[in-house]
Amino acid sequence: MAEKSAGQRRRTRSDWAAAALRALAEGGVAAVAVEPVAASLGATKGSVYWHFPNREALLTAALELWETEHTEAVIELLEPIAEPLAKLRTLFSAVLEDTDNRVLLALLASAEDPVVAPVLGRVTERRIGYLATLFGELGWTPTQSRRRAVLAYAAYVGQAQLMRSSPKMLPANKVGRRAYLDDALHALGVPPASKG
Amino acid sequence: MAEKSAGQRRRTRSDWAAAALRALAEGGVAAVAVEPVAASLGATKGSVYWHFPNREALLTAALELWETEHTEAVIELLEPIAEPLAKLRTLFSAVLEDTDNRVLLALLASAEDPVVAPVLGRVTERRIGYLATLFGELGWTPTQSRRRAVLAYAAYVGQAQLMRSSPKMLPANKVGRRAYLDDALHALGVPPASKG
DNA sequence: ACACCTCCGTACGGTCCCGTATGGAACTGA
DNA sequence: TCAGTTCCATACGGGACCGTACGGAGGTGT
Repeated sequence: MAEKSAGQRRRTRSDWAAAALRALAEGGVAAVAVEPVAASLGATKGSVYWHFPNREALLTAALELWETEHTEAVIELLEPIAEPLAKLRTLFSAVLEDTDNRVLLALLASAEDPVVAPVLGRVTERRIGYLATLFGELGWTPTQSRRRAVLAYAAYVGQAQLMRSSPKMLPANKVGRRAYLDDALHALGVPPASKG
Repeated sequence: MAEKSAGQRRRTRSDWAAAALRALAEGGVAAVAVEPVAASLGATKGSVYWHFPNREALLTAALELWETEHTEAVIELLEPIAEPLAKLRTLFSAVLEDTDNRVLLALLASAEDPVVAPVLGRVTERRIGYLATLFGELGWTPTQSRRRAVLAYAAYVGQAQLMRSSPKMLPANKVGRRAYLDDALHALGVPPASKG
């Protein structure tokens, strides 16, 4: 067995960005600290400070990585789906199932951070804009679509928070989640999917 | 002019709890640190450590203060209103106007913190429960009321997040907020208020 | 084999915070 | 007024992290 994370000889900038993103997901922005991240790769600060001028640059690299690979992931997930209605359904069900929100929650927790703020702003804007186009394809006026999109994304974000802080408030089993999802989509003006 | 925050001679435990809560609102859980809070009252650590055994106790005191005075505030705000519909409207409009969410956002940002978690859990549970009763009074079944309450609170929380991270996404003027609020309430199954 | 550049470990000083120890000021009551 | 209690400032040691300095090991080309 070749050594993987430990004992590795040389690391690239991408390795550090990935490690920083991992730390971000697990411990929040504060966990993206030079020494702990270095230790997570079995290295020391000397290595980090060769690839990055300072801690902020390391954090920025992690955020860039997340922003790009995450938008790609969403596109790849929804692109093959034709119906905007099915897209919305898939999108919303992801919140109830997925655990990917870790990074998003970490960023929301540090929304004031000057390094985080612009990234969070761009992602939020992009997502709401995308939701608005979906609602537009469903026949809503631009103004209505916009409002629905903001409301839907607010519910999305709040949902992610509740999953972490008060999971007991949410439906536990699959049937309950399905019913909750149907109800939420219906409330937002999206009729339930025809069974089949 | 009598000295107020500076030059004060003796502080009580309540003074420290209030100062800690202030720090929590302004800088998050991390800002509830012994030395900075002491400095905010023109004192030193020595005083803090006389009233509290450690930092955690100071944070707990701040959270207790918030939990009690905040639930009182909500009760005082909604108690005089008779109609459950008007209560909901008042409740939701508070998010779009108020800036009180600072503490809530700080707590959500540190939801994993073992000191924060139980407080956040209790408050969340209480609020959703209260929302559910309101929806119940509007004629929804218990199951539907529960789902609507969770959805409404998720939207509430997400809304608070958006106000901080992406205020540009939300309606800026009063008219826009009113329209957005109407739309949101309507989506949740609450008909718009009759004008007058 | 040699110099060279890339990458990294170690050591150091600095900041901010926690928590403890201790002496002394400020108030209290008799 | 004076002893006792309450409250607080100062000083100290420890830990986590940042950033810098520097030397040395690892690869690379010739």
